[in-house]
Amino acid sequence: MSEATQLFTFLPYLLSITSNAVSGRIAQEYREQFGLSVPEWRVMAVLGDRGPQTQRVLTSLTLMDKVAVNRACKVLETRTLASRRPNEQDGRSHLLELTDIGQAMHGEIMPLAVAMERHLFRVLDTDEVAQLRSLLERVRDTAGDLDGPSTDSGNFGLL
Amino acid sequence: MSEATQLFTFLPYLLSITSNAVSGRIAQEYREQFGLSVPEWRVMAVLGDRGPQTQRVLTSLTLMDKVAVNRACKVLETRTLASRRPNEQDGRSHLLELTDIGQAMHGEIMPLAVAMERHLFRVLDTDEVAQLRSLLERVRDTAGDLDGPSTDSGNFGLL
DNA sequence: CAAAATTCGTTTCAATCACAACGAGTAGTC
DNA sequence: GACTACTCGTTGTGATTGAAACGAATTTTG
Repeated sequence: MSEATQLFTFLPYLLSITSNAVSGRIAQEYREQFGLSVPEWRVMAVLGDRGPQTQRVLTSLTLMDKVAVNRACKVLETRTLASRRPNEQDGRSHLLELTDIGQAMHGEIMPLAVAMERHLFRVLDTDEVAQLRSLLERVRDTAGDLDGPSTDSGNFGLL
Repeated sequence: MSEATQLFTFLPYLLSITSNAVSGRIAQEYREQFGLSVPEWRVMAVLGDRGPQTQRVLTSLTLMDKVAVNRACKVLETRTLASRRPNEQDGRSHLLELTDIGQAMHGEIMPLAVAMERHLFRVLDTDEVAQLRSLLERVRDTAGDLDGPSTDSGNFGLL
C-alpha cells in the first residue's frame, strides 16, 4: 500500500489538473462573454497583436494544429470579425485581418484576459509569478515541442 | 503593436503548452510500452495503490469523468488486467481489483512513471521541484475544481 | 410498506480533435 | 518550358470526449 506513489503526488498529474482547471475557467469566460472558443480567441489575440497574417504563420505563432487554425479562421470570417485578403506574394494563401468589429472585440477581450490572468493567479505575488513562469518555460523546453505545429503531417519516409 | 500581450507571455497559455508537452510524452510512453491510455493508467495506479474500489470512488480519486472511468475499467477488464467482484454492500456497484497480471504490470509501470517524472523535470533541482509543486497546488485550489467529477450531471432545475 | 427522490453504472448522441488525403499553387531541376 | 518535389489551405474520416438519458438498486419520506 501507499508506495509513495499516490498519483496526487505526481507532478505531471498535478500539472495536468491545474492546467485543466485554469483553461476551463478561461474557456468558460470567453464563451459566455463573446461566444469564442479558445482557438478562436488565440487567433484573434495574434491578429490583434501582430496584424494581418497567413494561416501558416498563425499556426506557428499559436502552436496549434493547422486544421484548428483553419476552422477558427472560418468562424471568425462568418462572424465578420475577420476578413481575408488575397496574398499577392503567394496565390495559395490569404491574409487574415481583423475587421473593425473584430478590432473592437479585441479591444474588449485583451483587458478581460489580463484580468482573468491576474484573478486566477492572485494567490501568487509578483516574484512567485516570475518563478512559476521560469520553471514552466524550462520544463516546456525539456519536454520538447510535442504539441507543436504538425510540421505538415507525414511526407517523411519518402527518401 | 505588441501591447505587451504577446500570448506567449500569458501564464495560462504557458501552463497549457507545458502541460500538453508533458502529458503527450507520458501518454506516448505508456501507449508504446503497455498499450495503456492515460485514463487506464490512472485507474491502474489507484487500484494498485489503494486496492479494490468502486467506480464511484475511482472517479473521485482520479478527478476524471465517470464515463472515462467506466470506459477505462471496461478496457482493463477485457484485457484481464482487472476483474469485477460484486459489492455486497451495494447491489448497484462492483468492486474492481487488479488481477495477478494487472498487479505485475502495475509493478512495472510505477517505476517507469517515476523515471519519466524524473526525466521530464530533470532541469529542476530538488528545491525547484518543491517550489513548482507548491505553486501549482495553490493555483489549482484557487482556480477551483472545474474539472472535478461531474457530480452527476444535471438534475438541478427540478424544483 | 408504498411512493418519491437519489445514486451508481451504462449507453447513446453530438461535438471536438487529430491525422491522412487531396487540389491548387509554387519552387527547383534539367 | 516540362517534370518533379514541395507547400498552403481545405475537406473528409475515425477516434476521443463529455453531456444527457436511462435502468437498476438504494435511500428517504410519509
